[in-house]
Amino acid sequence: MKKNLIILLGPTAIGKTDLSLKLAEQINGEIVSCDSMQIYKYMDVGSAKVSKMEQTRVKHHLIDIVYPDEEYTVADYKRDAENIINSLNDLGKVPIVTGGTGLYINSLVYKLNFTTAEPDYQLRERLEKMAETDGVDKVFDILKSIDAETSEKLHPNDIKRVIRAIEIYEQSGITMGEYNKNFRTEVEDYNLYMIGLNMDREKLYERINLRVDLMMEAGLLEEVKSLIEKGYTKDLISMQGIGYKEVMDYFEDRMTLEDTIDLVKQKSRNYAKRQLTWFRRDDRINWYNKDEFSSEDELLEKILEDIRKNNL
RNA sequence: GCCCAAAUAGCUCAGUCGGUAGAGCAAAGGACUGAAAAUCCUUGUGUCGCUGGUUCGAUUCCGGCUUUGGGCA
Repeated sequence: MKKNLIILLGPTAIGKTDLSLKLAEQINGEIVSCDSMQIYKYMDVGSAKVSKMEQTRVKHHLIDIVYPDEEYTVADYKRDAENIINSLNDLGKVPIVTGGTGLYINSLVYKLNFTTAEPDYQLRERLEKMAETDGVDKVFDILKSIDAETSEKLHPNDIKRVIRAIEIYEQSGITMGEYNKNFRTEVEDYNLYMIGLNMDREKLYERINLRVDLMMEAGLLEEVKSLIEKGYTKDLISMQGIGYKEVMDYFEDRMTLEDTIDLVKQKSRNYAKRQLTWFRRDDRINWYNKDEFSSEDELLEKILEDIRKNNL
């Protein structure tokens, strides 16, 4: 028998958290977070993490699982999330994967293979240095010589992917094309229902701007300050999160507070747009436009009805 | 009230020795397999303030008006 899996996705600030709590309470579910920033401890305000209070209403997974200086990759996420999805099904609970990190979602709903080519940070550093001193074309030429097919799909400036393609070949002896041959093969293990939330772009942007203001009130500056005091530095992956790197620049006197806030808003809007571009590709997603519902409860009712139709 | 300067894309500005215009940023669209809130690609956006004049032709030259900024009173 197939396992049940609900995925609730959408751009940042659309209201996934609120809906996920109500949905979980209605269908005996637990929430599996799908967010590359909420995995970090101490990063609560800037990542818009569910509060401790909300977590007592519904059990949450994959939140606060690593320290900000620890490595955590998609491969880790796939492994951890699948374990949780399986055990929830065994307990008769419905896993509700909730979040906006597209790559993490894809790791669950497409047959992605993360078994053979581990990251090689020394290689990455060496190639990054080469790109800096000799130019990106130099690195791109290496890729061309070992994997011409992949090089045609990548732009020389997309240095992270160019380096990763070289890394895959160095680690596994196979090319990225071969490695990714199941790129868009859909998984069949689940009785799957994908919920996508959307709304008028202008309104979404207003919500994003408002949320950034609320984050400031909730103490984003203090949160970043305490991260700095704990010794976490700007070069960490966790500190590349929107809101964190900008506030760190502010503390280094590179920007006024007003400009910092505006920039955080803008980066968040840009992010929301990228998320929508990503999600548009998956035609399994059932889209719900929040503008078409007069209340959150009406939206919830409709979703519950659709879920029942799909035998979940 | 007088004198000077400015007015061009959503914003900041460049430019046309007279042939209806372009940069950066913003925005929109796209890509995405072990950093993904990361990284990268593509593309426009115009009554050139309004109004007369000169001219084959004015956003460009001349006059008037309006608004904004600065100076003098």
